[in-house]
Amino acid sequence: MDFNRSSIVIVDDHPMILEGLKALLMKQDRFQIFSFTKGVAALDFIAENSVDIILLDIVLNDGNGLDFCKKIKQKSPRSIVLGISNQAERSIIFKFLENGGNGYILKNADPEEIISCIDLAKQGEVALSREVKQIMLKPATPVIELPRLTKREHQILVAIADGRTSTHIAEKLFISVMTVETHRRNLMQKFKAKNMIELVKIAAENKLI
Amino acid sequence: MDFNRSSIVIVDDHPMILEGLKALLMKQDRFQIFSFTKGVAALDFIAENSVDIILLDIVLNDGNGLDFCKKIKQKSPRSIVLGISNQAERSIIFKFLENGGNGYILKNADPEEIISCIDLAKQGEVALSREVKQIMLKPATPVIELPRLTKREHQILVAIADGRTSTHIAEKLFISVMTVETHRRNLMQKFKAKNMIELVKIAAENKLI
DNA sequence: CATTTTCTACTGGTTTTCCATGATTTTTTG
DNA sequence: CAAAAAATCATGGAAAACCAGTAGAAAATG
Repeated sequence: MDFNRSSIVIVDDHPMILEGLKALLMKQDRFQIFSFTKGVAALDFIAENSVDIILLDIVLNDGNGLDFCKKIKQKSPRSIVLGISNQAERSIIFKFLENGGNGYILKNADPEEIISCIDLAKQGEVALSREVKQIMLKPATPVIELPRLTKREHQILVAIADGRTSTHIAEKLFISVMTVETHRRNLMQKFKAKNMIELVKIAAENKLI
Repeated sequence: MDFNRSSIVIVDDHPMILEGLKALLMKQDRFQIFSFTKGVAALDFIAENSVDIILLDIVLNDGNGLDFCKKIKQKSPRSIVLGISNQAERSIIFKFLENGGNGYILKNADPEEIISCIDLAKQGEVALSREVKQIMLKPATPVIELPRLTKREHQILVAIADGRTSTHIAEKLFISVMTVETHRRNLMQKFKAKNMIELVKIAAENKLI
């Protein structure tokens, strides 16, 4: 292993991106690069050969980067792990850092950004690409805590979302219309929705139905 | 322009992928490559310099590849346009081909696949990467033809989905309640929905709101 | 500028949802 | 088995949605 240059492991199952990253970093001539398309293969390599930096794709077909990051950090806590992904989701970024990631870069980042992130990380800082920073700062996540639905509630919600009326649902389920309406109201309260329409929108967006 | 080698234009706003593609194709030593991160810049270039093949990213920040493809084909119908994207959505693939695209490649394709697609396309065939073919064959997608909404209809639909009543919407938009209700009815007819709840579900699932 | 599309508005109904609150029975679970 | 959670039913009234058909004004488009 070359001690003048930083050793970098790239893990990405998109050959195109792998090539791109390699090409970008090669230009610098200060990195020694090892690339992998499989997470497990990279993990094995890292276990045997200590490397300085690991660029880890979040979406891998043999597992996900979040878990890999955790495993890498368990085996060699000193190595620096940077997440690389198209995934611009806040929650994923945080989860990655929570799992010990030293930084996160979006795939649309500029070459300079990527290099500077690597350098930052090497200096022991948290390295985030510009857009990632933006995402992290964004409107204090208006995450609506999704309420838990009971079986019956879910069943009724699905029927309502299919356009059925309370009367119809009551008949189908052999219960009183009143009961269905009670469920409706409970659902609305749980979701803090103004009416069933808004509720169904939220539910649909969150794939609850 | 070099006549021994095929000229290729790559349009992609991800520098990493641009580099990757370039690196991959360079290896072949039979392509002359021009790359762009902006769709319009590429369009200008193509208008002035006829090229053999255009590799076009579908998601671009200054427009979308679908439209660019159509424009390119209008200006120079003989040039070969291949879509390149992460987007694995059936509908988008078809729309791209409908717009004159000569092929479609997913970004996770292997280098050989990419090269062979380019060669195929040059021979006048429709070039699809393995995974794209799979997607196209897939379970005759139970696609519900989504109706086109007018601006006003969309605006009102969004408001309704947010739980607003017709009265409220009418006030906000300075129109009569009757008008809002007419839009409601038109919307329901267009979607063939039993009521607004069902409609909002469909709209939400299809990211129309 | 003529045609098509969209936006607007109306009448007069019927049906359905939504509200506030309370209460009993059934099921789940520690 | 006891406590908690879920499912059931009820009253009665106000608000909103839905139905069907018509039609003029405004805007977009070829």
